[in-house]
Amino acid sequence: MPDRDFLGEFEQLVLLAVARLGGDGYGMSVRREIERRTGRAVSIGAVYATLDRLENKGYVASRTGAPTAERGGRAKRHFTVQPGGMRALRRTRRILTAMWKDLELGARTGSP
Amino acid sequence: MPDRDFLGEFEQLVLLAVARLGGDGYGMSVRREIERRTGRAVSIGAVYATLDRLENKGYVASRTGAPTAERGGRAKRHFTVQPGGMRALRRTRRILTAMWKDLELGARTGSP
DNA sequence: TTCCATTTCTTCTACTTTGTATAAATTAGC
DNA sequence: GCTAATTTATACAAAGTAGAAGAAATGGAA
Repeated sequence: MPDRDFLGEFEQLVLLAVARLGGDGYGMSVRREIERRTGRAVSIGAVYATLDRLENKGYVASRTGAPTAERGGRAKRHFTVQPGGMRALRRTRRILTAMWKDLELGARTGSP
Repeated sequence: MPDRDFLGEFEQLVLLAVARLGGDGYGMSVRREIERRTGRAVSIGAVYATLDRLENKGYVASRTGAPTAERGGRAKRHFTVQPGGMRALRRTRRILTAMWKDLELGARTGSP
């Protein structure tokens, strides 16, 4: 319904990571992906909180997978990006790209 | 000091607008620029709050200009992007661009 | 002229949503 | 029962938002 909204900073990162990971996206893997890409430490709570909020907005969906046969194998909660999430991602990119381009054209860096 | 930080969603928009407006960036013009580019209504309070935060982080600087000779021509508070702000902008763009590219390459949309 | 309505812009206040850290709980193997 | 891999819960800080209030300037009516 609120498909007019912009994405927050971290929401964007999480959504991008889930999209990238395809069917393999779950809390821990999303965290690793973001850390790998941004180089900053990400607390696991931040990831799940954001994932939950994105799910409430209908941007991602989750289902609980079967437990895997490995030590500590608690069932994972897998996430997938929904069409609305993809649209939000593209809209955000479109606007930012346009503004960046604008900036490069104007190119007033203070040193003419 | 916290030059490792990411930019929030609205912070990015505001910074981009200030950069684009060069010497002409002040509260109201920043608001207009963002509305023009994003098509969404922006409350003036949001703009100033964000501008203040960016100034505290050293990403922009402000100075009060001279009043102009026109009706309602009250003195404006002009903002300019600082080097750190430019760096933050570029860093944010770099990371997002890399992630978007990743996504396009991987291109797993759920239908293998 | 002297006010005051009007315009343009900034500041303040109060509140919601996002972002973050850390501890606790759950489930499986060893 | 200890340990590992995950998710949940809790609590708080930071960012985003709306709208009213305040300030400074002009222009025109009285």
